[in-house]
Amino acid sequence: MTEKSLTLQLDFHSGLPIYTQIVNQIQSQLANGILKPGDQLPTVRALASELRVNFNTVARAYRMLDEVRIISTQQGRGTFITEKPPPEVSEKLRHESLTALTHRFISEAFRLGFSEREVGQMVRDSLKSWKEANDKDDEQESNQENEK
Amino acid sequence: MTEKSLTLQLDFHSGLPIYTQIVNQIQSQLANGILKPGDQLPTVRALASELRVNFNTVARAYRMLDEVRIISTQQGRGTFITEKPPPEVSEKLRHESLTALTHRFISEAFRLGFSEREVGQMVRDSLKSWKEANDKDDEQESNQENEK
DNA sequence: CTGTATATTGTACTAATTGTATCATTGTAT
DNA sequence: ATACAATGATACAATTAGTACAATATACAG
Repeated sequence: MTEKSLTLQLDFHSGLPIYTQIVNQIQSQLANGILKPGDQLPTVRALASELRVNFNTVARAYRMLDEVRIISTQQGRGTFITEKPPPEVSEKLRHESLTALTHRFISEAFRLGFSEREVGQMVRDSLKSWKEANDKDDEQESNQENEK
Repeated sequence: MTEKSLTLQLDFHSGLPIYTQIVNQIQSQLANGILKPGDQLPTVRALASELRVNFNTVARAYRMLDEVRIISTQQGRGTFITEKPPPEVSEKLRHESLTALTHRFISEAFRLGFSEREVGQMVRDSLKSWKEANDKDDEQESNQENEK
């Protein structure tokens, strides 16, 4: 079984509960096609082991996603992305996932004591250099960053 | 976990409140590099037990430090030193930490398939709404803009 | 093919750890 | 004596972990 490794990056100091981070990131990955309808997610225990958290924390995240019909959890079988995410929800989800990601980023930056101006400037600069790098070599494909 | 033992010397006769002494000494240790950003502090109960004081006294000290964003307390999780660099730390370090943070954010956003334009727009919007929220009513009320 | 044992998977309930809120007690200055 | 600040006691809330269980799939004996 090709279980999605589901590369999630948790920040244990961010102040956001682990389960919220898991929910957000799975939503993001679905909204952007990294996860697709029908995909099987890792089992609660497998993902928990990978993330070094208790499997009930993952189960809680899965349950939240299940409640909004984004995934379908089936006892004894596994957890799957729902087949038909309502199309109008899809774009909304995508937008929300970027909102959540950005929110996390800005919140963290402010927590670190940076000003609005500094953050805005840094984002502009970074986006610009990123774009330049991508112009020469447009390969979104191999953008799977590896972690240990 | 490597909980900092956080050797604090309390003077019960000094006339300074315990919580003030705790606040001062944690600030000192942070300024001297004994405590570093990201470090987890002892729990209110653990430190209280070690210092032989009530845990609410420690909680009070932690709350004061939290209000000035020196530490970040999270119910159910613990207490951590913020990444906020002390004023005497070089501007270079400060810049580097924002660069790294932004880099991670943008990298993640692109990995999720968002475009440069989407990311830029979302950051602008978020910064704007954040500013507005802070302008009209900072519910923290304790907006210490006075640096010490 | 069928029935049963076993493993795998999610669920439910509970416990433990952490910080928060509120009020009571104590000590001291006026 | 009164007022107020410091500290302590108690109850609560949020997060995560532990344990037992139910549903399903799989392997295998017959």
